[in-house]
Amino acid sequence: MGNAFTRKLSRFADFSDDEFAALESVSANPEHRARGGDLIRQGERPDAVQLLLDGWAFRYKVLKNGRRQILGYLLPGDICDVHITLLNEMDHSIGLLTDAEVVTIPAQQLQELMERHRRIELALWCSVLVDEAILREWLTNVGQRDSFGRVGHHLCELWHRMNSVGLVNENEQFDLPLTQEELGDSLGLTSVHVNRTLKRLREDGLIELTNRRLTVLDPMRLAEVTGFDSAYLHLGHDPTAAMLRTPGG
Amino acid sequence: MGNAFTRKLSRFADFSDDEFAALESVSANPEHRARGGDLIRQGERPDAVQLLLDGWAFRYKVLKNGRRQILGYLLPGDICDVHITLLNEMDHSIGLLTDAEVVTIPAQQLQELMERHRRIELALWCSVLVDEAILREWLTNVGQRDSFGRVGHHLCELWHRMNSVGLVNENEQFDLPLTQEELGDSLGLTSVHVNRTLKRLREDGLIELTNRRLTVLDPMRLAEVTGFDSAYLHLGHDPTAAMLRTPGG
DNA sequence: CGTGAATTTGATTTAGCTCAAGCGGGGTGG
DNA sequence: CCACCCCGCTTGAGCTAAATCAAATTCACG
Repeated sequence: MGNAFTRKLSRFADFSDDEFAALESVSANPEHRARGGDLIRQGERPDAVQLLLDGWAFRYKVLKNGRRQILGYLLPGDICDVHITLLNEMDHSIGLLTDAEVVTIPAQQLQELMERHRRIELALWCSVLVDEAILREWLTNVGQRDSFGRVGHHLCELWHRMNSVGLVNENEQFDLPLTQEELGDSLGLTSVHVNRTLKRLREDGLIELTNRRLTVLDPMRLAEVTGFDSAYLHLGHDPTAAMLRTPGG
Repeated sequence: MGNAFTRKLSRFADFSDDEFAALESVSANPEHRARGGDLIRQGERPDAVQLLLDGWAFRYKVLKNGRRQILGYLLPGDICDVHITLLNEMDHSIGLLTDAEVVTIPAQQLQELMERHRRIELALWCSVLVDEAILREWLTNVGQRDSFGRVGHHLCELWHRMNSVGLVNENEQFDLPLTQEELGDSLGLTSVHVNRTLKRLREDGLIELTNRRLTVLDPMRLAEVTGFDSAYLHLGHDPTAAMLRTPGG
């Protein structure tokens, strides 16, 4: 039932049938986009929002010296910058890591959706707050952990995020469409050092990683050894309920 | 006219007299708080929000290994986590860098304020989005710049933020109540290395820093040499206007 | 003045970077 | 169908920016 978008937002709110229908209708008819392209670029001021129904995307900045920092991943169901109209322009770009299914929603239409359904608006804001929490953890990761903890913690986060949307199988495996170069640009490490660090994680029996497929052999131990605590992902509760006086549908 | 809070929010919206009055009334009667204390701690779920009218505060996380990452600064007029009720609990703490004047606003009251005045709600959301943009830049800074660019960029950001609230004087000076230890914890560097890097910045004639007072001798050149571009601070425009159909007051 | 915290400087170590070369596998074109 | 080629992965050798450890100096404050 539903698509990745409605599933993702359902984490934050208990929607009525009416609201579900509205969400479904706004996310119908995705278009196919090829990997490598950008959904939006730094400096642009778009009048539409992009919704990722399938595939992976990533936020990034490129510095004058050519270096690139990856700022976060968008997984299926994620929406990019609902609130772009509140700021003057994009301060980063969003690129596609894989082929993807994308819906383009005019800002106006999204605006109306949020005005009509406050619960949807709050759920969208929740996802912004969670993104920000993840960003804080990334900063902590890059600022304070050595390469071993940093890579391990990162994989742990991805395992949890993928797990929360049902994309981890019973063998703790999931598709990880990231090159070691991209992992490095997410973590402030070179691809060479990411490679050596992954080797250590493999040798320690914590992960397997071949062919863009990751197995977290022992999620508990990996979390333990990297100091991972999933609290910051704010999974699993319905926060909008308390903020709405109207009895929910 | 107004306090630091109304001035800060005015950056994001052109408020009516009515809205101004509401903002003033909610931010009356600050309490004095001593430096070193926490406004809120990781794991807590408060039912009130803290508004900083004077002084500096900082968001931070402490890891199991004892290391600390500073995640951002709150300057006068900043509010901490208006939307804490949307998530289940604080994933970080907020401490005071200086003695401060703080107003405690019950979540309920803030909730009503936002429901009554959509323009205020949008302005508060704007400040969340700007915080997130700053966080992205911090991650980029820590992930991709060497210590010289990192410290310089950081000081450049602070100069701009302080300047935007009128706290930089005609000699490009402002109070910077951060120890080198705290700068280090913001930047993922040790205090020793921050010290050596500040020395280089001084020798290059870019800054003076004594007694917690910073002079940016040549803001343009400092920005040039550190690759600083203030776009991400999203200063100086009125984004809420376009989103409100109702003719503003 | 005296005391503790913050800054400064020096000596040494090291984690991660750079440069460079080899390898593997999957897709393409002859 | 096979050869080739490109891209990503892997490994090695050496280098360097920043960390660590330690001591001296300055500063703020009582």
